[in-house]
Amino acid sequence: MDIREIAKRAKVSTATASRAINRVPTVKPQLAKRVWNVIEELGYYPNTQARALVSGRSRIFGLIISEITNPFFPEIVQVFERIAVQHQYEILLTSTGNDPKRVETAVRRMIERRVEGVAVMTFGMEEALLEDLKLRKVPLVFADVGLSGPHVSNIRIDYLHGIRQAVQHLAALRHQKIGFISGPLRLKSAEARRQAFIRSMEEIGLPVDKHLLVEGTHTIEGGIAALGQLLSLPTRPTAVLCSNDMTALGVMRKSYEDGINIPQDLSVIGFDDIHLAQFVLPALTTVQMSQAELARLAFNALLTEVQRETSSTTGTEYVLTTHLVLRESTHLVSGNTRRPPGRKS
Amino acid sequence: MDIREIAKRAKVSTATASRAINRVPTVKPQLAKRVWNVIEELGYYPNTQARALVSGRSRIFGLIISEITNPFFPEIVQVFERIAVQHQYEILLTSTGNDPKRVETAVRRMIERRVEGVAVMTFGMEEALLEDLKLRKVPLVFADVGLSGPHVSNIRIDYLHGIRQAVQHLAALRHQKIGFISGPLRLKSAEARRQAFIRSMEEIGLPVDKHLLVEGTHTIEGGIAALGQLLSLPTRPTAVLCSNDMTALGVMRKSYEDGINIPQDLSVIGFDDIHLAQFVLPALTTVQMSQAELARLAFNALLTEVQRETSSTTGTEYVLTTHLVLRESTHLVSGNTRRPPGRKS
DNA sequence: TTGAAAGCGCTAACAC
DNA sequence: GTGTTAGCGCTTTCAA
Repeated sequence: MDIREIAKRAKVSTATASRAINRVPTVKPQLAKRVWNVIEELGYYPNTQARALVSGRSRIFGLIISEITNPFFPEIVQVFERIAVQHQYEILLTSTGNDPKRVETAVRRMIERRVEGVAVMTFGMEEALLEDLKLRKVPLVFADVGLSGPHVSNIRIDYLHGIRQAVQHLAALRHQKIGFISGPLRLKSAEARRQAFIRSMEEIGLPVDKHLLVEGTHTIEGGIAALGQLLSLPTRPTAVLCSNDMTALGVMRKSYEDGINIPQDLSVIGFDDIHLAQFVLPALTTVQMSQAELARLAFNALLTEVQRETSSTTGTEYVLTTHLVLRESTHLVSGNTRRPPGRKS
Repeated sequence: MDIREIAKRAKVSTATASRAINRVPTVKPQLAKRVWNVIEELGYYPNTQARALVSGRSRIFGLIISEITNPFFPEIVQVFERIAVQHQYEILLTSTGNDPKRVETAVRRMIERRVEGVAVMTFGMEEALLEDLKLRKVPLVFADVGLSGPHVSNIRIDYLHGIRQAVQHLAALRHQKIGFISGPLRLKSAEARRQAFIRSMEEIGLPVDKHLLVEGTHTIEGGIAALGQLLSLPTRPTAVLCSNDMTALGVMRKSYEDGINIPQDLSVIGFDDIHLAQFVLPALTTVQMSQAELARLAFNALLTEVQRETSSTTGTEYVLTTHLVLRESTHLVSGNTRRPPGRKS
């Protein structure tokens, strides 16, 4: 069953059938009605591949994320997908697991499917692998600054804002020995968060002890290992700031195993504010980076670029800010059992 | 740049170019080589829409899941996607949020894109909405029994096995008043788990108190609310079995808020065994239903159906079993502080 | 073994 | 307003 069949039964030309289907206003309502009736009757659905082929528009956006099993990303996927569907777009999703090989494969798949744009939510990893897309003038949007040039947008993330709040919160609770568990440092975002931490410490005159800066993997397992390192130090930190929430969960787990109470013995702050953060025990104080907002910005960046008439000289820059969300995982520096002020519940 | 361009530059016909690209063995190696050289040189990628149009095969599978923000599903998506890519398939993903409207939309999108098969991982929700796909003879595979008929496979899940183990484990720890927090009962899977619980209790002569059977939502929030109900009862349960791990996390959270210690005051068992389960505090004893295995079975069911020469009379039935994984969230019934036996770690 | 050409289902330019 | 028709990029007969 194809559009010719519809046209024949509605006693119109295929052109008119096509126009009716696409709601071109010049079609006489009466004819359009006839076409739609036949469509209903036969349960006809236009073939998207044929449409894409002739129109040169696939109505597919690529979405590249780091790791779908990290709860940070599903929320992005969900919002992105929802908006996409509203705009009659489909998503070609790839979870790379930070594996360059999978990025390469993804790029090939996306070019083959002729995606109209790609959102790159890998937070500063191997952007060079995407040159092939850029060459083909496929609109691109990066979380946390990737490539630049025409058709390439960037969502700059203001890490400093939230991390500064976190550090100052800990300082207010009299913490001096504050550890930082970064993500894998080859991620630009991980490095940027680390720098924001260092700068925030220096701003308020707190010493930054190199030994308290350890590298994690943005996973629970990495958090466990990293806290292990920190605990083996001659002078343990009294508070730990983590580069993402999964790391913080690892820290909480390791603390539990070692009989360290959070927050009494150790204050912990995460980063991301995944949905789960409010439900762990104790609820995790963390720096929020809105997944929904990020997804929205990314989608709109792509849509804007696709709809742009004049070829853009250079991509747009968007900004997403971060801020501290107080919960239960921080406390006045050890020994004092009073509840700290400013807690939300 | 298209296949004609390639053919021209390689000084062959488009037919030969096409054959070379598709590695048809009858092409003289010399010519094939020439074609591939040109392809390399120009960075040519075949247009999938055109291929799909002419071959009638989209190389897309649909994947319908309940809720991507429930950690159970990302693992399915990950494994499914990985296998799909290995077979040159793409995924058209929909997270329905258990909203029938979104299922309808998804079905339309999938038909329009001419998916070659659909894996339905919504665990017994609104299968009727998929009739349209069945009518079109699109191969279907259901987790936990959906429709039946030609081209329709089902992955039956042996809930009883794991749930019986869970109940017997609790009974061995002297629990008698065991609560059960189900999922939303319009899900067939939720109802099936509930029945498995009831049967397991009856098998060993334990009374099933209707008041201890409460309905949740398969979310943390639902677990919190459900435990709230259970705690308001005149006789509280000493153990709670949950229909999924998210519910169990809610139970743990609510217990924490109310000063109830897990497992000393209350034993908790989950269902699913999401990756996170081993890292919560205490680590969650749960019934495992392998997400990776489920994804594999589903993909293979679809692939088998697509590759089948003879039109199948009726779909295949697969079975996925479940079993208990012991961790830290259960304990001898209250008062006794000895560690229960049989614990792993 | 290779090439010419038809045609997958649709849209859009052009003619009426 | 509506119809005729070319052609999107590819695969696949069929003929050579």
